Order: sequence, then C-alpha cells, then structure tokens
Amino acid sequence: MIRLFHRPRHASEARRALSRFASTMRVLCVAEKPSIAKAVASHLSGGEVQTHNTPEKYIKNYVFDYDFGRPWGKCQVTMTSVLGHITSAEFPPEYKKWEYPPPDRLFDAPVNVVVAADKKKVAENIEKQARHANALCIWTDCDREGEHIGYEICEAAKKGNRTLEIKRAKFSNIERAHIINASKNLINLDPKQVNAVASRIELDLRIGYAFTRFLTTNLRSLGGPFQNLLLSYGSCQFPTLGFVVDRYFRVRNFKPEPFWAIKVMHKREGIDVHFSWARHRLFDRAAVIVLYERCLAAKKAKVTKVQEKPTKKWKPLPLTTVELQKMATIFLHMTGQQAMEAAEALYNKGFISYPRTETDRFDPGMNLRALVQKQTQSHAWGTFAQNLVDGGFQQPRQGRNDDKAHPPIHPVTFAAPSVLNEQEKKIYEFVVRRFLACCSEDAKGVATDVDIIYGEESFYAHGVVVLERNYLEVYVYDKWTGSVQLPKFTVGETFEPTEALMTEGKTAPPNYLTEADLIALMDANGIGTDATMAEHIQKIQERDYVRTVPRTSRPDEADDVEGGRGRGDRGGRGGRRGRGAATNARGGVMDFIPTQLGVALIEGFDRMNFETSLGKPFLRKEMELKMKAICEGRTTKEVVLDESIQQYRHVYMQSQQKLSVLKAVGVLFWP
DNA sequence: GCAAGGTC
Repeated sequence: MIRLFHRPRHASEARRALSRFASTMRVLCVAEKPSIAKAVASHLSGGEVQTHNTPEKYIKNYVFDYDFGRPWGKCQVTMTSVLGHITSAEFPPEYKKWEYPPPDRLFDAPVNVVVAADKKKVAENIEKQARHANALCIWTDCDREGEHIGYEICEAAKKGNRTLEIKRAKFSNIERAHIINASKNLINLDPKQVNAVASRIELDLRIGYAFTRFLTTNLRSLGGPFQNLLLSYGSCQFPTLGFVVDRYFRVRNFKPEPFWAIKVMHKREGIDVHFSWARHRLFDRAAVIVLYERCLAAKKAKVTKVQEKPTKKWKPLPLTTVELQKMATIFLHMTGQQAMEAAEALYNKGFISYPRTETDRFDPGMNLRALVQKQTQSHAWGTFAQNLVDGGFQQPRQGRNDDKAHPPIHPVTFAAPSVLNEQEKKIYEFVVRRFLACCSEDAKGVATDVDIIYGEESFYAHGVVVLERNYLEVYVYDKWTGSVQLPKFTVGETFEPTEALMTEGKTAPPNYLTEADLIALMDANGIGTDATMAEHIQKIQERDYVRTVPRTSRPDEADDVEGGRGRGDRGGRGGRRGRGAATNARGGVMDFIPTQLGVALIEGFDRMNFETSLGKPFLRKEMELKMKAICEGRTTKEVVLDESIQQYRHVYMQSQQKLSVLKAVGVLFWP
C-alpha cells in the first residue's frame, strides 16, 4: 500500500514535506474557544494533525493540510483559537480618578480599545501565526458577539500581516459534514453586527461608569451607612433589581378580597369525586347564598356530559441555558450561578455539550441515538436508555429558538458518578435525564370530564388515568398530577350529592420572586444573556441591593393566588405555570427581597426621572432594538451612539438637578 | 473602586 500522507517523524522530514507544497496557500484559522478549534481541526485534518503548545496554556495550534476547494484549493492550515473577546474598551488614564473630572464627562471622553491584560499571549499567538499566512479564516460562533470577536481577531492578525485575505466560516454545530460544508462555503465578516456590538460595549462602559460614580459619590455625602458603600449602576443589574423591588411592592400593597364558592362532593365506588363550580367563585356573598340554596332545594344533580378522550403530557423541549438554571434552582438546591459553574466544569471535561445556548431544537442531522447508546452503562438510567436504543427512540420535539451557534445542552459521553463532585453529579444527572426524556415518548393517558347541573348551577369533575408513563420514568422532575380516576357516570342519570358546601376564602398576594422567576423575567425582557444572567443576580446580592430569605409559609391564606406576575412579565419561553417553586418537594424555597438600599435606589430613580427611569427594563430593551436596527442596516453605530449618549446625558442632568429627591429617598430608606 | 460581554 502506498501512503500518500503520513505524519512526519523528524523535523527534516517535515521540512521536505513542506517544500513539496511551497506554492500552496497558508491559511490561519481562528475559533472563539479551544474546544471549537480542536473539533474543527479534527474534522478538517481527518486525524493527520500536529499539535503545538502556545504560551497560553489553554490554547493549542493545530497544523495540517486541507483542501478548501475553490479558490484556495489545497492549503497548509494552522487552526487555533482565542478565549472570547481579546480587547477591552477603557477610558484614558486622566479619567481614572473619581473626584475629577466629573462623571458626566465620561459621556464624551475618548474610549480606547486595547488588548486586555490577560489576553496578551492570545493576541501575540494570532499575530505571530499571521506572519506566515496568506489568508485568515474566522471560525468564531455565529452570533453577534462572535462577529465582533472575529473582528478583534482580524485586527490582531493584521498587526502581523497587512496583506491577509480574510474569510469567515458559517456553522451552527460541530458535526463533521456541517463543518466540512462550512469550510467549502466561506463568507465575509458582517461589519453591521460588529458595529452593533461595538455600540453596546461603548454605551455600557460610559453609562455604567458615569452613573456608578454619580451614585456612589453623591450618596456618600449623606454619611452614615452610605459612607463606604459602592453603589454601582449597570444596564442589566438595575433592571434585575427593579424586578425584585416591583414584586416586593406588589406583595406589600396587596389588598386581599373575600370570595365565596360552592363545592359539591360525591362518593361513588369508594372514590370521593370533587365537582368544581363553573363560576369558580364570586365576590358577592349574598349572591352565592341564593345560588347555594337553589342547589340544596333541587336535592338532585343531573349528569349532562360524560367524555372520555385520550390525552398526553408532552415530553420536555431540548435544554437551553435559561431552562437549566431555572430547573436547577427549583429542583437541585442550587443557585443559577452554581448550576452554571458545574455545567462549565462538565463541559470542560468533555462530558456535556456547550452549556451556553438559546437553542431548543436539535439539528435533524445529529446522531442522537449514538448519544443515547452511551448512557446505557449507567446504573441509574441505563435500562431506560437501552429501551430507547432497542426501538423506543423518538426524535425530540422542536422548540422555536435557534441561536445558530450552539445545539441544545446534551450529554456527550458517559461520566461515572465517581469522577464528579456533588454539584456536577446533580447537573450531569439532570442533563442526561432531560436528554433521554427528549428522546422518548410523551406520557399517555385518558382524561375523563363529567359535567353536572345542580339547581341551576353547573359543576364539573376532571380525571386522568395515566396509561403509559414513558418519559416520566426517566424525567423524575415532572409529575403528572391530578391523575385521579373518576368512577362511572352516565349522561342523563341523577344522583343526590354526598355533600354540598358553601366555601369562603380570600385572594392571596403573589409570592416574592424566586430565582427561577427572576431568570424567567430577565429572559422575557432581554436582560443579560444566557451566560450572564446568573452573574447579574449575584451582583445585586454582592452590592446588598437584594437578599434571599427562606420562604415562610402562609397557612392562613386561601388557596387562591391572585396576580403573581411582575411588571413586564410575559412568561419566559418554556415556562410552565403550576410547577412553581412553592409546590415542589425540595423544602426550602428562597425568596428574593430587596434591601432598604435596593428599594431606595429604584424609588429614587423612579421619582427623579419618571419618563425614563433607569430602574425600568425598557431602556435595555431599547438598546437591544437599536442593535438589531444596526444589524439590519436601518441605522448606524454613529447614529445610535449619538442618540443614546444624548438620552442618557439628559437622564443624568435630570438626576443631578433632582439630587435632593434621591437623597431624601435615601434618608427615608436609611439602610 | 465603576459595566457587560466573551471564555478558562
């Protein structure tokens, strides 16, 4: 057999091999993170690859030959990566002091973009490798931030070589065929997306620094507890605080209202059947008494409808970051931050896929069966996985979100429990059970509805019998409650109810926010990204704007919750009502409550600037819309920066004028 | 001492 390509064993051999391709293109490929560089290098090289260490311990350079097709043809390739952003935006040294110049000067101070201190080695590796290359191919994630990181890579590479031809690969997962296809269909970087991110970076810097200094220095003069506080403002941390404060006041200002209802019970075949009132409840006691007495006078109830029909409980959607964090805070005794740390550790050990994703649909081309197969060796869920392999496998449901950068979170290889710490074990187990649930069948049952007329009032009973648990067997976090079997009823029959009661209750306030609620609100309002939401929540605790306290039960209140939704709450995607923190068996639900300080800051801004209060989430949403407009070519970076800086400068000036209002509120809520 | 966004 003649081997056309083989790994050179000696340096001299390597040099001879190289000289044969003296006229070939040399292409430098750069990914956003080491794992992508490794995966892409492996696919493109077919395994014939030399691996070199770099001064940065996380980054390796992979050298191999590859044919990109037209126009580059066969190339010598070096594939490497960065570690996220390389550069950072900062103010010149003369703006470092807090006393002078005044904070509002930060709205028009120069902003320098420099290589971040901890990214020097990363940038140098790119620059050095670029010197030997004819072309640069960007392999960063295909999202907005990825586009900007791609631009940063270009700038670093140009320092080493001004004449590079620059291209970008467009890919949304790291399956071999998809990556090969991307390599043969290179496109250009999109300057619009780069500009959108550049605007975000500059505005967050200016606004964050200006208002942080404004708050800290001005309230310090109140003395007392404000003396040594750092009062930060950020476009994400403040709206997050705003949600907590808003819910706090909804709970505090809640006025309970009494209501009355009628409940009908009937015992048959040893089963107590509870018929609910079609009117649910009324807030008029006299009216309910009249209706109730008519029921009693009628003595007998008549069955008007009996319906049995097949029903399903749907298996969950493929796992996103937001959903992972919500589930971890509800079922795994973890904070969002802890969940992310464990998930990142699992990812870095190669056990699960990339944990920061908005995507809740698997690419149809992915070989999910092979991933299920890897779980058959588990003592806990191996049998379930084996059943899927043996024919039970079903393609997962497709959600509506696709970030075009990462697949849903899923297990990559089997991890024995002994190699994981406690937190990692819990997250790994959850990721696997969720994945197996996605690959199995919906739970199936039969639903029975019985309607009756009693007096002139309608009542109904609903029952479900679970026939096939299917995914519920492995996905222990879901329960199909209300699975009570109803006894036999026949349309037209009459019976005398065992019991008919008039009940009394009062509406209860909504609960304080749990971390899962808070994450859902941030998600729905576009506050932060999947990678940063947990950080913002941690930040407002560090700053002592909010605290968590164990939920105290409220046994005296009725079972009927009124409201329960915060400002701007439209329910996060994938969120389900009726599965809240309050109802699970975990024991200690933690509520988020603002401190006096947190309340004072939000109240202060609300009273100073009522048309554009910084505590409201819509300013962040506005920034999101403006970024989108830049991406779609409807506006430009320059216009957005100009408009936004003017707008925030106005809020700043107004805050300065009404400083006495802020201070008064500060004293009112003296921490 | 300050932001939010990547990633390790």
